[in-house]
Amino acid sequence: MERKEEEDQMNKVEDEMALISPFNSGAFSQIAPQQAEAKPRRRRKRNKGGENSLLGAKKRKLTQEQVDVLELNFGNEHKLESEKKDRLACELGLDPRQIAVWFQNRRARWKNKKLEEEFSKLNSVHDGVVLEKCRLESEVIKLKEKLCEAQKEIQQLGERVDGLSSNGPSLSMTMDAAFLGEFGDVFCIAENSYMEWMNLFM
DNA sequence: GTTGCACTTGAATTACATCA
DNA sequence: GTGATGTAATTCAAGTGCAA
Repeated sequence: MERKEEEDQMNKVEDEMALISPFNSGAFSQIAPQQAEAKPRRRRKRNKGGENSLLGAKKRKLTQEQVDVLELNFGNEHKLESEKKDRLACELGLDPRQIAVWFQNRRARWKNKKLEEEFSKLNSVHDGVVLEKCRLESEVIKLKEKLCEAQKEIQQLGERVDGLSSNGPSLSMTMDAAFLGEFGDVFCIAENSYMEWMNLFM
């Protein structure tokens, strides 16, 4: 019961606050100390319409002028010194706490926007990397096919040379050993030694 | 004790759907 | 087709708790 009365009192104060114009700094200075003494802070009661609902809406939202000035200041500096905050509050007819809250929320929005931008940048980099990976993979497949064909060809040539002369070491075996590796370097070694053998026998 | 930040709440606004 | 009504989604000021 006592608690109920306390809450009603708070709501009454809040309703009174709601009727004060944002630019009416004189009226605000009368109310502000009451607000400062009200501890702990209470959540606003849900307004279920009625004659004050529209007025409440007008009060709650900062005017375009106020927002413009705040934006201008935010453009210069993302954090406010307490002196500047007070000056701004006075200039706009708002509670310094409202200025602080606005800057806090604005910083949060700015941070979110930055994160979104960063995300979309990383996303496009990622897409590029995926594309490049696909390209490289298909290149690897093509090279493997080429290597396989070359391997077969060398094998056939080696067999032919082995058939012609049984004196030297087996060329085909040398080639096989050289082809234990997978790619170009190995292929070059094999090809070079093959040419050397050919020169010997020519 | 103060301030900033992340998270949350509640009121207002907007966008859209449904119905008479 | 249109205005009234309901409602989900979004926006924004403010509350809360915690850390520095």
